[in-house]
Amino acid sequence: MFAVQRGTPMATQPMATGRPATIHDIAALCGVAASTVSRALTNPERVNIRTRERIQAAAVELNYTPNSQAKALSSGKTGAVGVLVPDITNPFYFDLIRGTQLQLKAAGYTQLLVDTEESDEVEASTLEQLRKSADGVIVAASRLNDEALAAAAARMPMVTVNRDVDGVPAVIIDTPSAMPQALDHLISLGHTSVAYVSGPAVSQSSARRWIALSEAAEERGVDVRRIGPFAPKTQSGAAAADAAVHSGVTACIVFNDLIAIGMLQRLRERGLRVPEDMSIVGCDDIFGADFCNPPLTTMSSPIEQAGRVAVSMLLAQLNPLAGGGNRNRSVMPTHLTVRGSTGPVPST
Amino acid sequence: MFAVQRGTPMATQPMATGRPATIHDIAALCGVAASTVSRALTNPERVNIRTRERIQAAAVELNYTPNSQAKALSSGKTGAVGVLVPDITNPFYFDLIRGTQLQLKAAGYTQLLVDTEESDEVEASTLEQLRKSADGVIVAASRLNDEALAAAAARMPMVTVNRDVDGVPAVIIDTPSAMPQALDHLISLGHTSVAYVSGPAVSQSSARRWIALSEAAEERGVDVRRIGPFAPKTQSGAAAADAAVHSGVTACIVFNDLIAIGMLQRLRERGLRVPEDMSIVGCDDIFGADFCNPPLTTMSSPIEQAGRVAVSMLLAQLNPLAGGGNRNRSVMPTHLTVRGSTGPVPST
DNA sequence: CAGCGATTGGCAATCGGTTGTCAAATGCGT
DNA sequence: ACGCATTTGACAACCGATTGCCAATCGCTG
Repeated sequence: MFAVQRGTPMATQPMATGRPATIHDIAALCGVAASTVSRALTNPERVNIRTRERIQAAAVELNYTPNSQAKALSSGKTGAVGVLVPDITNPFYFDLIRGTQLQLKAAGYTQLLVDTEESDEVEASTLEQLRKSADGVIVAASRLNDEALAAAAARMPMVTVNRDVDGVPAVIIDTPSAMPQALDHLISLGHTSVAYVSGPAVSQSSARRWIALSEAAEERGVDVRRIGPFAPKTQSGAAAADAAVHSGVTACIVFNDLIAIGMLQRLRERGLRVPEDMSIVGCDDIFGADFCNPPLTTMSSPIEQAGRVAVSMLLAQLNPLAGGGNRNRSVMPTHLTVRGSTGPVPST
Repeated sequence: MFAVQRGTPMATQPMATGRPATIHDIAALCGVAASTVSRALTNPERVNIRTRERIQAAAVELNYTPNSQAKALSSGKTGAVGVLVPDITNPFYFDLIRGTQLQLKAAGYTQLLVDTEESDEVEASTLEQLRKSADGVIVAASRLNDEALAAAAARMPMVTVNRDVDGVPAVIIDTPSAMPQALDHLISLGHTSVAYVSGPAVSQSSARRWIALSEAAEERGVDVRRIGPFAPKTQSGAAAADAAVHSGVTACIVFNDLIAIGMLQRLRERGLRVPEDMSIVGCDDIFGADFCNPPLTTMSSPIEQAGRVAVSMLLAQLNPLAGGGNRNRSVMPTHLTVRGSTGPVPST
């Protein structure tokens, strides 16, 4: 009598069966119960090694992949992590997304990417929805107020990026600490009248940058005024540039590179030269900052790394077993990268 | 005796209960069976209007959201769509991703974004995994061969972007058709010796662009040679620029803007002026093409729109009910955008 | 008022796993 | 060789929703 042949050409090249294999198929093939199959695959040491190996071989043979939905239902773990960004077209988040994507995939998680469209309502409802369909979330530049964010974090594992709220683990890209550096750079070029071009009013990042800058300015006795707010888009750069010119400053430190690049374009349109007539310092060092015209002096941030760290911190929350210090706050260093958009103060 | 009070302050501001509400909670609150609740919410006309309204009110009150995992398990539909891109850091895909994200969200679907790292193996295994966890996939610039792609498409609803395989619905960004335009533009500037800087060898887009260009060149009696292949990254631009200079051409049509921008940088480093010494035409019109130095002449593509169309085509597959023509091929028009990187041929 | 049909509610099976519980089988020591 | 302890397989409940099927109810008509 012929036993079921294993390792035949057909078996080594399992054709696309109509329906993906389940543990029941494996169980039938091995003559054991489905639960045994489940155990053998998830808790191998609790099953006889010979049975286990038979089951594992059968799983390979049938090209078995666990159904993540079913797994999620019974185990309560979805194997997915939500990543919320305010604006998916902002290049800043590209790098962040890549960082999270890489690290999540390495850990066997799926990334659920959501663009919250700069809206706190979309953000809140997404968070609520994700509560069931994801094991945790990474929230970049949240537009939620502190209470709402803390409340959401209490309901599901969360790591924020660039948002500091008590009790919520966070990755902070420490651009503020580079502000004095940027200011000193401008001072060393002779500038004494500087503007801070601020970002969205609800952006905590923008607020923190302004505070750091104005403190540094006070210490050094330099005049720094604040203009804005401006939306973090290149299109906003036109208005920002006009406002900066009108304010009479000789240099600007800009909330982010997107606005800064927009300013560069506008200043050029208006026949003003950068840096001869106006120096510009951006923030973030996004894609494009190195090849715009002129190349942008900016605060370089390890954005992709920040994404990776955020994932690590989230995974540490999800699997507390991995011994040791669950940091709940991680500060990423930044530094000034001087390129062509800053120069000596106009001699006029 | 007091009935359960509805509409009390507590009810209008449902506090975060430990566990999200299920249909059973609603059923208990309304004194009906869980299945009735299910029907009332998914198939309202099959339930008494009074009961239905009670149930709907209770659902609102309990802040009920259906558990997507459970829904997926029993209905077989996950409400998720996978989006596969070869390289998430390529700005080209940003726009595509934004397009898919917007359209998917509008249709109530969740986007599963995966970076396949330019690897056919990662792509294949992701596709297999997605078979169970997504209702369909959108595959951009697939690295799979035609058979593998067709086989995968046979197993689950799929739409490709920039990849034409028999039987697989596709959105094609018709950059090739703009190639003659680009060439005529260069010819009108006096160029007679042009190079095509090609992309990855496995890229069908690059191959199609080259074919269109060489045909147009032949018709016009212009010399067009091909150099490359180069990886679609700005870093590759240096080698591409050197190769172009060495080949002695006066103008380049480049596989994509990323490489083109890298070439711009390299040429500048080498002291060559664009467009005075060399004209450059890119493809795609990605973020950055308008503000690099000089601004890049390029073939503008409706990338975000392509993403939206891809989603529409996929949804049409998923819900065939919506009457009418299921196009299985959609061609997006492109056009030449002339900026500063092209100019008259050197007078030498 | 009875009988009929149409409507509506509820039970239970099902999706594909996980996991607690129990019984069977094995191994060990004495 | 016996008894106890331990290992290991099988059964069944459960996660949260969907859905086929049957029963109960309703309203209408004759």
